[in-house]
Amino acid sequence: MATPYNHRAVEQKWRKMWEEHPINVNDGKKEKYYCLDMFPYPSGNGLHVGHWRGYVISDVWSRYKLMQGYYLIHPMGWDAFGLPAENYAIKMGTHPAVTTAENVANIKRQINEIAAIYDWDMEVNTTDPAFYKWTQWIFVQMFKKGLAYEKEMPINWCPSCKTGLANEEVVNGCCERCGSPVTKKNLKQWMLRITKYADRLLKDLDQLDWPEKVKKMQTDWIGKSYGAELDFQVENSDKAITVYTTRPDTLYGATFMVLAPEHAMAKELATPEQKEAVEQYIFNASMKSSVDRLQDKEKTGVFTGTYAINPLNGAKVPIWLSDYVLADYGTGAIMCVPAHDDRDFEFAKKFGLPIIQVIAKDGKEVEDLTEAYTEPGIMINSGAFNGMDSNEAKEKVPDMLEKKGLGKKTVNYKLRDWVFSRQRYWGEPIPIVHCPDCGAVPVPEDQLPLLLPDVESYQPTGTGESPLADITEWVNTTCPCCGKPAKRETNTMPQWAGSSWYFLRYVDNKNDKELVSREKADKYLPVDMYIGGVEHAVLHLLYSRFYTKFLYDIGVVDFEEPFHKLFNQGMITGKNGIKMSKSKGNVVSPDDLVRDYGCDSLRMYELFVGPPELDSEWDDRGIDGVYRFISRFWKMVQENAGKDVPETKELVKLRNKLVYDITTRLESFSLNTVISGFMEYNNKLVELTKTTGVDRTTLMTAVQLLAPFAPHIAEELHQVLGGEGSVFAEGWPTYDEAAMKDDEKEIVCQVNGKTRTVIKLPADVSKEDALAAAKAALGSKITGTIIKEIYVPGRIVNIVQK
RNA sequence: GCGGAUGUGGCGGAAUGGCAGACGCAUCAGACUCAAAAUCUGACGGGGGCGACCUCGUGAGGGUUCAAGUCCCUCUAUCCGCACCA
Repeated sequence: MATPYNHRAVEQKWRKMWEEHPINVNDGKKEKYYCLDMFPYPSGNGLHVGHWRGYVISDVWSRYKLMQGYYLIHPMGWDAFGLPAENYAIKMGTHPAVTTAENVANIKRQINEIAAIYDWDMEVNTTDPAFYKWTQWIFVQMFKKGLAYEKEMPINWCPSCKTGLANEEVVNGCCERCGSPVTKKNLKQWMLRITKYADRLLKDLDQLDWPEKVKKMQTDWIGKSYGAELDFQVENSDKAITVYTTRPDTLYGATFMVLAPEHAMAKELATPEQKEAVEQYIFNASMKSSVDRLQDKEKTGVFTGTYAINPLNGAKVPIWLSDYVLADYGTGAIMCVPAHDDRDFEFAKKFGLPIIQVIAKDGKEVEDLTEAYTEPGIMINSGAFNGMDSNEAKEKVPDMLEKKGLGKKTVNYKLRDWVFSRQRYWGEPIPIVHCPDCGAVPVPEDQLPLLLPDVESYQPTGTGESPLADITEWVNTTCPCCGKPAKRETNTMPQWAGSSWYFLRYVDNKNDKELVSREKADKYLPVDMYIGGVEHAVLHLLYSRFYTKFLYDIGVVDFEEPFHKLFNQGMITGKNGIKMSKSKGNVVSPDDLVRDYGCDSLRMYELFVGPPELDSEWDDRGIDGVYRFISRFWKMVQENAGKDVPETKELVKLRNKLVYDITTRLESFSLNTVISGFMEYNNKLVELTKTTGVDRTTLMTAVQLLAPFAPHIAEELHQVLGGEGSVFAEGWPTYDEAAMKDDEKEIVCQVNGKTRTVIKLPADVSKEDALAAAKAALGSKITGTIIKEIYVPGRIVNIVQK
């Protein structure tokens, strides 16, 4: 008599077994497969069922790869520096080092509940000095190559987090972490020259097996555009203003130009009469937050009183200032062609500036344009260019100006250099010493890691200085270059610093000589499959690509892209699609579900809730269905186990179909239908148990297929069936297409596309016989003259009648 | 404004152009039970018919096709991303 399924006993037994006999063993002969999870930051809230899903998906995929015979690399670590950890510590009134350690311990316990086969020998923690030694080392290398540089400029500033932010960390004008509106602050910052890699970051997207959505987001973020820089001489001056435009073909239509209020020449262009208004405008613009600037779509501006000369036709155009022109894109100045640009049109209408059409709309000039015409077309009102296609003029105009030294073709990117300094405590100290004589000098590599000093007060100061600035005994040092007194850099690195390269370190995490040995890097890297949420599409994933390309350039690794394939799992939400959060009170903890239903059931239910790439609403009740399936499968195997049922043709067919269905669904990442597939086949096997029974090979195969999804019960049933060792050593079952073939097929018989009956015919029936059989079966249902007969072998007969 | 995704029973969802609603949840009925739970069996989109059956039905409207949830066009709703980048 079969014992009923007891998840607690089964799961405890196998956890212990796996601890004693690990199932992932590198025999050196196997090909590697690196399956990576986006490592978590150890927040105080612990994991909810949504976090579980990502880890379950990656574990299922990892175990599948393991069974296929790969040597699996499946590590886990902690992204423990940065704002979330520090803000939590401040809230709790405890040192971030303490809370971080506690949170790591708690989340590690929760992750262990998943029974994922992480190799904890590979564990990394970004706050470990042995790890951040190399985070600092990379910075020093970038400094040496001129990729890390200091610059004083107005940067994005979060008044709540009291730190500067990178462009990527500002979402709709608000702080990506806390949601506060971002302001500007003039600060001397360390910057990383990611723009130098813009073209490679763009081009290499082609070779990645990533969701198109993410590639598109990165493409847009890099924002490459082709255009020209043109020089407008300032009237009565020897100075010129360079503008950037993507439409040099419309140059004859330029009736005014606009500079960003922050433009270096903005103040000096003001005539005495306009001086007050100009300075007022510049001041007002400087007070606007990013949110205001985004929301105030109504154009504002001020005339400087000064004119510039159109380099092509010598026309005099007024120079205006307006905050719709961005200071840090292009040259911070534009030529305005109101007839062919929506924004310029709006500005011209508001301030009564002339509008000259230079590209024909519908082949002609339009009286009184009511909106800008932004399409290409035939040039008009453009002197020698009249009649030319505007796309051709796009090339010709800058070429012509280049000969006169007044312009050139150029490309521009939306991507900005990466603001890398944070005025916060909980991060890697930037390993730089400021010497009055030698300038910025990197900390010598043999003195790395530069340890983050312990402090009493780690709260952000809000002054633009890091809390480290108060520790005089740490700040005051000597110059590594000349030995004279010098001061340490007090800013820290952003959270992204560690996460930009952590995946390289896992495979050689104890190496104190190198970031990663070249031998291990060549053997185990890069990542084959990366699984995580889509929220990092332009943050972590762009930064990591940049770091990897840099490390390639300096010979640390031999590949340019870190993540070959990327999978973004959808979010698990609460009722009505509301994001799970503590404040909403809709967080579902996996802990109780594991206790009541077991790890195997929760793992399968996490996949069963819906397609893995889409968001899914969590509903606790559904887990009963998965639990019932597991119990029925358990019972079915137990009932057949001792019977020694002989193998029949039907059983062989069923087994091969099962392997085929599960494998193809798994390969296409349709994990929810893998689970429903198991249920479907189990229903069939339960039926067979009542009659012929199920043979041992089929049972064994089903158990093996189930193993990546429900590893505990699979191990137990594998043992029940007399299997030796671990089920994971059995390999992934294969199927034989020939054995799957049906002798008989169900043929749907339709009249005029409507199903009237279904008949069974031999699989190899001829078209004539099939049609004859169908017509006989349809009989009196065919009432008119037959005008067409369709036969799709093995599927359908359709009789078309008048 | 631009770009992307999604829209199928009471619910989650399934369907290489070929029987729409697999699988599961919930619900209802029955069996077992003193009873309940668990388990098992059956029903379960709408309308019609005593009935084998007929008919409508995949956000809306057109189209292609012998055949459309699926392909094409035009809308619409929801969600996400970007958003004055010249």
